[in-house]
Amino acid sequence: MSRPPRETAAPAEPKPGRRASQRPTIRDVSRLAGVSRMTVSRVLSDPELVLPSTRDKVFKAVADLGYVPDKTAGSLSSRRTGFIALMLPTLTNANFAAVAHGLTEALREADYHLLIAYTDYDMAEEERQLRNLLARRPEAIVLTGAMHRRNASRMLMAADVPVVEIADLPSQPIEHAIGFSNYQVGRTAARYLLDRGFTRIGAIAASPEGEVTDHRGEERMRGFEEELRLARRSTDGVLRHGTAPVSFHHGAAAFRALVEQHPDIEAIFAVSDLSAVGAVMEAQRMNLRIPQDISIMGFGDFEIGREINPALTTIHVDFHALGLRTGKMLVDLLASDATPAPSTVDVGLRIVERASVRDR
Amino acid sequence: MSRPPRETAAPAEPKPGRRASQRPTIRDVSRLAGVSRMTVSRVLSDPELVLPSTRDKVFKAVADLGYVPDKTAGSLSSRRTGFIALMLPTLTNANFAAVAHGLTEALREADYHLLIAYTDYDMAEEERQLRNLLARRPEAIVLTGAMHRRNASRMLMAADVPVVEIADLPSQPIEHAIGFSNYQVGRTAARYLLDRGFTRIGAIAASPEGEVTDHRGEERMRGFEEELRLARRSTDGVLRHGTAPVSFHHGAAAFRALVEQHPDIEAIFAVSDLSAVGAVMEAQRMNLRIPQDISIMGFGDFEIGREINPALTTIHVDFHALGLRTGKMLVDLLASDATPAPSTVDVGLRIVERASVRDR
DNA sequence: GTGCCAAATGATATCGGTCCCATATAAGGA
DNA sequence: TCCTTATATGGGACCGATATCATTTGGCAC
Repeated sequence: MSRPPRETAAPAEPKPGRRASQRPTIRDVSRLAGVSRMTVSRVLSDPELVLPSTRDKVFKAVADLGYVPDKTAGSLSSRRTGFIALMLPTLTNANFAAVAHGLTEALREADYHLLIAYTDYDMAEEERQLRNLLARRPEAIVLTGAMHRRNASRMLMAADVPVVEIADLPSQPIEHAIGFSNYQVGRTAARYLLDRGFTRIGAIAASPEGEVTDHRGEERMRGFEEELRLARRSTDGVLRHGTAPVSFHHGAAAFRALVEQHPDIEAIFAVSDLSAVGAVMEAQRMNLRIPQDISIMGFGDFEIGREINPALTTIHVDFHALGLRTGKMLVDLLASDATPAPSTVDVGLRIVERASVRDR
Repeated sequence: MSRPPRETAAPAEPKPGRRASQRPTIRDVSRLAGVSRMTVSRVLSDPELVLPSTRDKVFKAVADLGYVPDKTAGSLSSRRTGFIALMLPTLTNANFAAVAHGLTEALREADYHLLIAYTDYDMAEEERQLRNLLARRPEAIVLTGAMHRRNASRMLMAADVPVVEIADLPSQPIEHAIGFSNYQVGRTAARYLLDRGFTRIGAIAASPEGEVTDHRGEERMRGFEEELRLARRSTDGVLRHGTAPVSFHHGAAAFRALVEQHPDIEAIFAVSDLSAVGAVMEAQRMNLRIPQDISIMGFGDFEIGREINPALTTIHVDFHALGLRTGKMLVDLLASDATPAPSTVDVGLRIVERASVRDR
C-alpha cells in the first residue's frame, strides 16, 4: 500500500545549537504521517495533487499535532508574502476606515493580508513607515494621497511591486491611481452654491500652517477659491481656523468665528462633514436657523450628516467601494504575470442634496 | 587598518535554479563594503558593536544599493517576527479604531508592527482570522472581548505567546486582560437613572438574534436589566430593535418605536452613543424636548455626543489609553524573559454628566 | 513481456537573514 | 616578554518552508 518513507530517518537528537521551539513544524507532521515534508506541503497548498489516502493521513497528523504552518518560512521560500501594504493618514476617520474595510474584503478571498500603517498626517512618519512596510516585502503597496518626500517616492519606484495611489488622485501618479480629485470637490461645492444664487459665500477649513497638514483638505479649498475667483466673487469668507485634522469641535469653533467676522455670510462649505456637522450644532446654539439664515454643505457624506436636523447636504465619495475596487484590481494584477500599463481611474463624486442648503 | 575579508570570494555565477530577484541582499551589501554578511547585519541591528570606520563603509554600501533588509528572512532566523496580532470586531467604530491607534503608538517605539484582523462580529470569521494570524507567528495576541468558539480558545492556548483580552473583561480570561465590565456599564447606567428618581426607565439596543451578535452590548443590557430588577422596576421598557452593529439610524428608529410603545417613558439608556445621538435627533424631529420630556444617556463618549444639543450624558471609557496601556504592557512583557502571572486590570469607567439627562 | 507515460512522492538546494562560536588583533597586567 | 582578556570580525549552520528535479510505481499499448 503505502511505501515506507525514504527520507533519512529521524536524527532523533536535535543538535544543541539553536534553542528549540515547542511548536510542531512541517517535519514533525511528515514524520507522524509517514510521508515526506514535500507531501505535507502539497496537501496543505494543493490537496488535489495528493492521493486521498495520503491526504487523510496528513490531515490527521496536522490535527493531532495542532500544526499551524509558518507563513514566515513559506514566504521566504516562495518569495510571496501574501501581504499588501496600506498607508493611511489615520484609522480614526470613518472614510479611511471604510477604505481599509473594502480592501480587506476584496483581498480576503485571495488570501492576502493587509499590512496597515498610518502616519498621523506626518510626512516624516510616512517615510519611516514606508521603510518598515517595504522590509516586510509586500506584494503591492496602496497609498492614500500624493507622496511628498522625494525619498519616499524613490523607495517606491525601487520597490518593484505594484503601487496604487488611492482617494486623492495625484497630478503625477507613481503608477496606478484610483480616486477622485479633491480640487474638483472644491470647485463642485462652490459651483453648487453659486448656482443657488448665493453671493456671500464662505468656507471653513483648517489652517495649513499647523503641525500637520491635511493636503486633501487644502486641495478642496484651492478648488473652492478658484471657482469663486472665476465667478468674480470674493474669497474673503474662506476662513482658516485651527489645525488639522478637523473635527466636530473644529467646525463649531470655526463657524462661530466665521459668522462673527462675516455676519452677512449666506452659505458655507465645510472642508469635511465633521466640520459641517459641528457648524450646524453651533448654529443651533446661536439660534441661527439652517438653512433659512445660513446654508451649510460638507464633504464626505458621513453617517451623522444623514441624521442631524436639518440633514446635511454634502458631496459623496464611496470610500468603501473605492477600497473594494482597489482590492479587486490588485488581485487581478497579482494573478496575471503581465505588467499592465499604469492606469488612472476617477471614481467621481456626487452631490447629495439634503436640507442644509436653502433652495431658493 | 581594515583586514581583507576572509569570506570566500564571490561565486560570481548564481546558480540557475531559483529565479533571481533584482533586489539587493545583505550579501550584495557585504561584498560592496568588503566585509562579511555578519558585519552588515550587526551594523544594521546594533551599530555600537562595529568600528565606526567599518560602519561607515557599510552605510555607504547600503545607501548606494538602496538596500532594504528583508524582515521575512530576519524573522525566520531570529524567531522574532516583530508582529503583534490584534483582532477586532470592526475598524469602522471610533472606539476600536482608537484602541488600534493607542496600541500602535505604544508599539512603534519598540519597533513592533500591528497585524490587524477583524471579524465583522462573526464568530466563524474570528476563528478563520485567528488561524491566519497565528500563521504569521505574532509575538503576542490582543483580542477584544471573550472568544466564543471552543476551537479558537484552544488555538490560543497552544500558541504559546502572550494573549491579552482587552475592552471587554472576560469572566474567565485566557491569560491577561485589560478592560472594563460591560455588565457594570449597564448596572451603572441603570443606577444613575434610578438615583435621579426616574421610575419609568427604558433602553434601546440591537436584537441579539441578528445575523451578528454584539456580545458587548448584550452584556450592558444584562447589567442594566439586572439593576432595574434589583430595584423592583419594570424592564418592559428595554427595547430590542434592529440588528447589530448599531448606528445613528438604529438609535433614531429604536427611539421612535420605544416612545410609541411606551409614551410615558421618562429616561432611556442607549447601548451606544451612536444610538443615543440618533435618538436625540429623532426626538428633535418628533418635537420632544430632551431632557425636559425624556432623558437620554449613552455609552462610549463619542466625540459627536459632546457637540449635539443638548450635549449627551454618557459613560466614558478611554479606549485610546486602553490601547496605549496594553501596548506598554506588551513591550515590557516581551522585553523580559520571565513569564509573569496572568493579570487582570479593570480600567473602570466614568459617568460624564452633560445635559441630556434631567436633573430634578 | 517490454516500453513508455502519467501520477504520486521524495531528496535536496535554497530563500535571506541571524545565532553561535572561532579567530585575529589590540590592550593591559604579571 | 608572555599570558590573559576584551574587542572586532568572520565562517558556517540553521530557521521552516517551497521550487525543482529525480525517482518510483502502475497502467496501458504493442
